[in-house]
Amino acid sequence: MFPRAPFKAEKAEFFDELFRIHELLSSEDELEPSPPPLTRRSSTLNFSAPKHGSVVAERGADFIPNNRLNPKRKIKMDICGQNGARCVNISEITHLVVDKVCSYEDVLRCLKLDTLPVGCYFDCRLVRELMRFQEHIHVVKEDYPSDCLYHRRILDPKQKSPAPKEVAKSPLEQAKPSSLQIKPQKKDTNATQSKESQLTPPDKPLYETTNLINFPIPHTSASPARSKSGESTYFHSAPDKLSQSQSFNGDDLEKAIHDAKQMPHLDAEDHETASHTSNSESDSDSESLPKKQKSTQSRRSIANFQCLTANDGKSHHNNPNAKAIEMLSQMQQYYERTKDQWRALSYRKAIIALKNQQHKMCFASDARLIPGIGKRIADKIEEIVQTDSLRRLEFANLESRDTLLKLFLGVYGVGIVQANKWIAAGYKTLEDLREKAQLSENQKIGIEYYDDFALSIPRVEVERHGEIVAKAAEEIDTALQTEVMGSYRRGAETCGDVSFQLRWSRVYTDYKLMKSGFLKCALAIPRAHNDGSKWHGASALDVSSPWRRIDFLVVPWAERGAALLYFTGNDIFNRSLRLLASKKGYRLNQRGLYKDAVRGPKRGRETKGALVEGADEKKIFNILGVPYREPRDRNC
DNA sequence: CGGCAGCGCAC
DNA sequence: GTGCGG
DNA sequence: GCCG
Repeated sequence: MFPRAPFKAEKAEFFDELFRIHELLSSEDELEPSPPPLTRRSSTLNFSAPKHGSVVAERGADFIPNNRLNPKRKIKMDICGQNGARCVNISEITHLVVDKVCSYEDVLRCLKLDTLPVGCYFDCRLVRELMRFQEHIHVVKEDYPSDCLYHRRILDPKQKSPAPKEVAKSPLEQAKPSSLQIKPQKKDTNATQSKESQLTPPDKPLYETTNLINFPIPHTSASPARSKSGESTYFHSAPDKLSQSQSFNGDDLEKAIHDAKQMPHLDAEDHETASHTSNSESDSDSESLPKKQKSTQSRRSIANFQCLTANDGKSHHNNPNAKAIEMLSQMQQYYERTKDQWRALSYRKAIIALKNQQHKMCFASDARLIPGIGKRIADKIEEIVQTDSLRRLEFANLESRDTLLKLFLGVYGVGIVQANKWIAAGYKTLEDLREKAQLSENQKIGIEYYDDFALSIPRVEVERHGEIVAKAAEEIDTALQTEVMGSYRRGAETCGDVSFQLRWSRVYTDYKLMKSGFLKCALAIPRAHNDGSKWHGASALDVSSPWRRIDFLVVPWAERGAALLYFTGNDIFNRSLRLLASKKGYRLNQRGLYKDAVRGPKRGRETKGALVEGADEKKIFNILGVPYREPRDRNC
């Protein structure tokens, strides 16, 4: 990456260029420098072969992490570059620049070493090579280069300074002290001063908080280190143990086993190799479900179904991986609106898996053990933890095209295809669309009430909508039942829309509601009566209230259970359940659970199969061998 | 490498 | 049939 | 994106 994108260009250009490269290569590997692949990288940013008068002259350095994902680090690296740093051979390194947030253990883990930290992200061969020079290498904190610039001299890296974490005797202290010589003259102010000032406030006392990194000596193998956010960071000495305690939680296993028992014909690989461990799982949520013991099964074939794992969707607030979850979530949303849905699906699954972890994931090797997290996402998790940012996300955020997509996709009735067409046509704003684009009636409404529909709906207002609908339904037919579905039924405090199930309904029943003024418009109305149909539209409590998206789902009485299941969602939960059903020889849709659905050798099913259950939500769970889940635990 | 759920309505 | 939505 |  350095050779490709040398120190130049301001940030936006920098990322734009990289993004273009990305598009050309269509392979992110080429420009996902973070974390730098363990295998390649024979050279690294180094302060050597100085430009004339460079402050950091004649010194090699390496950053840990060695990338520019963190904007601050990028600036620092740029400054180093402007002051004479260049890519050199690994053996020429003389300084290691380490982020403050990196603990001693971090560095060791990066190095896969148990002794002196001398570098980061090198493969073993390179580390060994580097080790031969270790006595010549100084490990300094990230501020060191800028401090050197600030004082216009090479500071003594051994000068005392507070450790980034706990203060302890650094093994480096015994390293050779070679006090660095000073080259006072250079004044490369033009490019550095402004940036430098934000790195090292001029009024800061000389060098108190900088230079020599002071790592605590690792005592036990699993000594917790504190991250900058104050969360505890656990380092596990035994990855195998990690895989057992973290990649499975009790819920998963019990359900998988339960599942397997009820599903003998699924496959015969539920041989019991159950080893018991004590589960220290702590439900972050108060309203926890009964906890269970867990047993570990050597092999799982169905443990990946997310419908098997309770998730109330609230636990991420104090989740140790909150940062990673948040950023991966943005990646997911990015892919949802741009690239392909499957990539987004993978992110979603990975996020769910991450939410179920009780420990902070610090390294890709840890995260990789979690089912649903593969190499790519594991690397991104490490990148997030190490750099507090995700480079790929910065590409996305800087992409104006993505901004437009976000805008256009917010219009009801507009999807990726239409949005891309409009972008290709050069439309930039909703005004452009209104004036120039050919819009369907629904899209016109979507634009007109763009802001309204973008608002989330407080739960209390959803309740009020529910009361109005229930009252109207009662007036139509006392046997007509209504129930609020969607995220409301899952217990959400705010909802994106209001959706109802109207059961035992004949045709659609909005007459009264429409006449009352409660319903404002129709966006999609049933074409075929008498069977499951949907009514999409908008409603508002009164003239001053925002319009809300409202859906009615008209379901025959006999299908109410399957419909309840389906329209309660969420969609991930549904897809998981449907996938599970199909693996077991069933077919599940909003009308019911069917058995003996013959699926063609290729794709489609060839027979519908016989209806097994449609009226009772819980029975569908039972038949599928899935423990019932309260709606609020279906937030996948 | 292919699969990743399935369906109703608008156009 | 494709696009879109939930 | 991940998984088999």
